[in-house]
Amino acid sequence: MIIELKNLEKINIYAFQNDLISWFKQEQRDLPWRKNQDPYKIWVSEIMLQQTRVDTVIPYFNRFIEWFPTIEDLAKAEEDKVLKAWEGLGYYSRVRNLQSAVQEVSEKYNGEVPNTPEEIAGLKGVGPYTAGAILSIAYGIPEPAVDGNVMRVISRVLSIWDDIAKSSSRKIFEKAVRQLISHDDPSSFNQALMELGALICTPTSPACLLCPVRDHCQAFDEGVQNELPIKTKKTKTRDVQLAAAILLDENKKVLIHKRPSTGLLANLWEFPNVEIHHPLQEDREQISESFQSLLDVNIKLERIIGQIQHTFSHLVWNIMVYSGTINSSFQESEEWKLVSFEEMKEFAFPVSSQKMIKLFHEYQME
DNA sequence: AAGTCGGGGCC
DNA sequence: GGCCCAGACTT
Repeated sequence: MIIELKNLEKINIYAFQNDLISWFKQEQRDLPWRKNQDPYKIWVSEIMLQQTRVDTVIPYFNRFIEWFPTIEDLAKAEEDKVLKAWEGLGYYSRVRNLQSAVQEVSEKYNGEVPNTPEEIAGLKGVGPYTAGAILSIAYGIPEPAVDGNVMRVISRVLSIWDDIAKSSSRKIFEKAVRQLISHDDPSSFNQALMELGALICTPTSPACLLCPVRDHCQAFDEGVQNELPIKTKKTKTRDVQLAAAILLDENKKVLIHKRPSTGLLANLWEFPNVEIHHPLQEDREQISESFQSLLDVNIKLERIIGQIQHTFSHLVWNIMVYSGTINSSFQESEEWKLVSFEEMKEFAFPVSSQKMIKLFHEYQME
């Protein structure tokens, strides 16, 4: 906490703000959430952008706003449709929290996104970054919005050597931004820091020769811009073996299952699957029995149609994919349904399931 | 403080 | 293959 305060004194704050904001106004990308300052749209964009690249978000954002143009539209929507709008984007709890928070805004705040740090940070899924982003961008309130870009940029500008992977580090950067932020235009200031991080002050090989704040940058001055930020690597993934089955009844309907409301891929749909704890010891007979214990009608595994590997942040699924049949006397429920391939398009599936659908269609071509 | 939670793009 | 990305939440 001492070092960066000392380095802050080396900065001409007004010149820094001016150089940064002027550059931003010239060079900023034309993004769909920058067309106005609707707090709801800013909010949606910030949730989507968490751990997700701008280019990935753009089409999702446009469709989401088409489907749910206002807070009230999202508040009253079916959760299945909300998840469908998020299908393929990942971190699905983001959108379930968003809908929950939007419902709270509808009921508790008369449909108006609150504009105080305490109220907005109390909303589900709105952490320190998102709170600051909405307050500054939608309401022009000078609050820091410290994301990965901002930590990288500020660590270089102020030559801060704390490990940005540690959760305690964020406070250091928030404190620095509070000193640096423009009170005339907090929105442009915060967005400019992030835009600079995305376009110029990139993780590897930053484009310092094009940087509008190079003259203020202590890392550049010291020649250590490629050493910063300090970020320790995270733990590696673990492997999980699964067997999954695409089971068709006599009417060519497929059995699908809704995942539990908590944990990985919560409330998304999937094909029935079981974990294989001892891959070398379990034969097809045992796997078949494992499937059978999920259901109370006879199923039959016909053959293996392929194998899929799917990587998450913290684990890897290795899935042996079977095709098979199920008796159509099967009793459907809230979490087990028989659907046609056409009807299946209305349900939200994780990408791993979409890979299996593709596999199945390829197998049918043969 | 460390784990959980997705998926894709880039090197 | 590993790293990163406009992070938040749980334990």
